[in-house]
Amino acid sequence: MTGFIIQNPTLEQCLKAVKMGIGARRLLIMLGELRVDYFGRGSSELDYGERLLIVKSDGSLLIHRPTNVEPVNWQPPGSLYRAYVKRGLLVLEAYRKRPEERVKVTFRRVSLVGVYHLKDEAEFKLYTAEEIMKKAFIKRPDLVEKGLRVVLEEKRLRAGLVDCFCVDSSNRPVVVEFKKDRASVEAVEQLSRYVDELRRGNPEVRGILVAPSITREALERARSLNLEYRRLDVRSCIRVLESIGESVKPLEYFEG
Amino acid sequence: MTGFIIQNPTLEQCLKAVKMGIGARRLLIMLGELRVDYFGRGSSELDYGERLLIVKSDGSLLIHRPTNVEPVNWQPPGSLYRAYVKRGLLVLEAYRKRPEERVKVTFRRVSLVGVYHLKDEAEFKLYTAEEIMKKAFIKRPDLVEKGLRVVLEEKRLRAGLVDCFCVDSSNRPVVVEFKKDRASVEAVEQLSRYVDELRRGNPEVRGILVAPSITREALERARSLNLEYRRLDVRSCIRVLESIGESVKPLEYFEG
DNA sequence: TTCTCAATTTCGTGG
DNA sequence: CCACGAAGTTGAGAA
Repeated sequence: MTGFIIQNPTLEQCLKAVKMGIGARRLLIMLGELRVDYFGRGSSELDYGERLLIVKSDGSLLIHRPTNVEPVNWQPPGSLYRAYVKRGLLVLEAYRKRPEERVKVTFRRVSLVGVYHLKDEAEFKLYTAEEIMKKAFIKRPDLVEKGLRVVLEEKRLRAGLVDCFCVDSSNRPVVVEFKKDRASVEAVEQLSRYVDELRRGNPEVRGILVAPSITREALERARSLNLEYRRLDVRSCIRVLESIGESVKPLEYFEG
Repeated sequence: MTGFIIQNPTLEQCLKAVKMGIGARRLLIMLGELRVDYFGRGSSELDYGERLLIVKSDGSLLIHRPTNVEPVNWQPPGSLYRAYVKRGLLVLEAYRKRPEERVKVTFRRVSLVGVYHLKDEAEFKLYTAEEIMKKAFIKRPDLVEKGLRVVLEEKRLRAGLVDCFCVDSSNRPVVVEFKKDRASVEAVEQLSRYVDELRRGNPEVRGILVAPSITREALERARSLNLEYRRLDVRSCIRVLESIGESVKPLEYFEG
């Protein structure tokens, strides 16, 4: 990792570092007192305050306040930049075309500016909860219902992509939809759209919503739409997969 | 803004700064070569690479790679921390209960550690595209249909919050729902839930989905549910509001 | 490019 | 604390 950092830089030092850092596609970090104006898909305004600004090597812009995971303002990769000094203020503009959007950052004071070149080639591996549930269900359909048989691991309908298409012990088609969290009315509606489409061809089609829990409203709506609910949580699925020797998480995790 | 920064710190300096920074609810910034393991709602693994780590004063954790707006790993506000040195490696663990989640960061090298106290009291003001559309519609309902009259700017139903409740020139009730982007099947379903609820009391109730465009499937579903669609885009709304002297964006914006 | 859906979504608001 | 819906959602994958 190569780079440099300047504490309490002059405006000129700062402007130079910013232009160099962004131009050379480095990571730019700035701490200072700044305001932000945004206009594009929406429109926002944020008066002066002390914040952290980051420009990444792909042109992403992030402005972080002292709290929250989400940046208060941002600009996606590929944004174009313009930096200048005007009336004693350092201005950084990030521009994006399609959709047309602009973020303008005005610094009243800069406490820190840093430019670094990061090397990061590692591959990010993620297992989502729904993947885990589905994987376990495919191995052991009886987790949801005895006699169930998986026909298709996914099925594309006009209404969307069905999680699992099965038949039950009486040969009735069954659409299975997984939710890792408590199932909401939205989830029931989604399953309903799939089942509706298939019931036009065969009114016998069943729909099962599989989730660790379900809201009262969602259960009511499911009943009125003749859909079913089965309880299943991610933790049980992990146990099942581990018991049959399937890896579901990075090994050697939290040994300490 | 008060704080300090250490370049190429020793492990001990680093550990001390980390504990102090997080303990005192400051902003902690670290640049170094690190790996990340996560387990909770999902599960992820990321081998060593050069990245930026941030812990905010509310306990949020962010780990950023050199590209993308989104952090590769994170932990929400209120997380609890544990830091220690083990076999020459600096480890930082962020823990969250409910849902139970852990992020473990292992540093092989630290190039920079900084601790700062930021003061940021400003209020963030955001105008969303839907707000702009609704505002324009309330001023000029004929943007959607001649003779329409707004009765309630919002109306709470069991099914949710209706954008606008109106009556048409024949005194039929009309539910209006705005979407800033191309309207999807989801949007139609949402409007359908509102209208269904009201049609139980009065089968004459109309539902109009207002959006810049609509998908083929959504339009079909709207027709089959006896709902209507009217084209309206945000840009026209902004023009309308500006023409009647309503502010829709921060003033003095991008004067240069 | 456009569309469709998932996300460790996050975030706010109302009950 | 739970439920629900919006977001400048972002991001990936398929048509």
